Amino acid sequence: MLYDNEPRGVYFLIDNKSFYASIECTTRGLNPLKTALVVMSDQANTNGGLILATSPLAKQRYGLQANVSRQRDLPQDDRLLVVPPRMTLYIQRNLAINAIFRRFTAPATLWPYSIDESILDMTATWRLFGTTPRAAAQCIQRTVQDELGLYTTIGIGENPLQAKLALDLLAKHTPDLIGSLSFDSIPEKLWTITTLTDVWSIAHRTAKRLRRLHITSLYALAHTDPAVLKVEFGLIGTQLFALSWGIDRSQLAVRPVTRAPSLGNSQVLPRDYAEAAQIEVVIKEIAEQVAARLRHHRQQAGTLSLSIGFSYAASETTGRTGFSHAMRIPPTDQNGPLVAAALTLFHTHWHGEVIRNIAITTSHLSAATGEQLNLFEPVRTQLHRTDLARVTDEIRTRFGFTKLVYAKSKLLGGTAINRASLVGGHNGGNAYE
DNA sequence: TCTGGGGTCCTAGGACCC
DNA sequence: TCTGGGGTCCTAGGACCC
Repeated sequence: MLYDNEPRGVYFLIDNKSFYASIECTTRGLNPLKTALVVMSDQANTNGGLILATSPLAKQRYGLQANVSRQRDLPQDDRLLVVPPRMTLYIQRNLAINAIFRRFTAPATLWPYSIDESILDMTATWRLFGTTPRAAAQCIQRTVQDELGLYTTIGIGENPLQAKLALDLLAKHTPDLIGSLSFDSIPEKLWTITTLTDVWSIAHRTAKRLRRLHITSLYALAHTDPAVLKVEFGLIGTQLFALSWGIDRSQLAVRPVTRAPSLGNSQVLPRDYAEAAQIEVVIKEIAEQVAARLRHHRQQAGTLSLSIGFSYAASETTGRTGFSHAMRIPPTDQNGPLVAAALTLFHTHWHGEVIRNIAITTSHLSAATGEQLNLFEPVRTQLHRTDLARVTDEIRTRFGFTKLVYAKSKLLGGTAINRASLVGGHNGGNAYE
């Protein structure tokens, strides 16, 4: 029949409910489900606070939805705990959770997907932990809760895509925080979805283009001629069609190769910048930060890209939101050439616009050769902690090196010091701060 | 949504090569 | 040199994810 040739297995997509907020609760001896708490990043350029996470009770009691992201939207209430982020702690907890997951499936079939999500291929092992996949999922939930005090949400599917859709669309609305999707239940559970942007891989722009084709539900998507989708969306159209039928042929043990790895840093400036000299200072700082991270990872960059975002006013005046240009450079991890390349691009393409955003990204990365070895980096330590390193590498591969990097201490000068301890743009919660 | 930050992937069009 | 064809590589821009 229709799905006869599709691979079928038992996959879990596990995410941590209100991850950052829950960790902040547990470290305070509070129950994550019974505490109203938000994690708020308050750096100089967040204009008075960016909400990173909200506990379930805080959402419920104060009507805070996912789109509440600013401090100014928060109610003034002493019962609402507002705490700064500790990114380093969250990364440690992520590693601990994945260590638990490895008791339930083999390392090769565990794929850390983000700071708070992992995919497990449970096909070969679920029977060891319950009479049904759902019972096995509950076993994992209990283990994580007993050992770390955290609540997990689990999507179950016959392939990774179904597990992800089950998590996002179903699990979060069930009492036991488990949702499942199978080929059989696609019509009932998936095709009835009409809020397209709820679906993984469909955001505002894609939903709008689908609407133009009069596609306003997953049912309609599944019953559109794939050739039409192909013409409209290219490869993405084919993927959308497969998604609507719950089809995903990927295998966790066959890791996708990252085609073009990149490493970079960006920042929204705390205010508009109009003067070349001031902009140059920040460009230099960011380029040096990127260089430091390249060295930390023993990588050299063969391309440097500079992106400049204009202020809103300048965007309106010029009709452009900014620009982005790249140049090839001899592979390097040194401050000097990277700063020089960034400044060259800036002077070539900047014509006096007032700006608000700067990004420097390096690509065409290659392994730095032997003489670049940093004496202060314990290479052997990583080799010996293979299990930990494995997960670490996976997260880096998937999300970028930065998720597990603390770019502290070595950076020079000015405002860079303020940002040096940030992890993923937010407070790392490390001792030096 | 008047600006968080770090990533990956896709595509059209141009440069260049044989 | 008034217009070959096929291929690769690169870039800028767009879109999405967490």
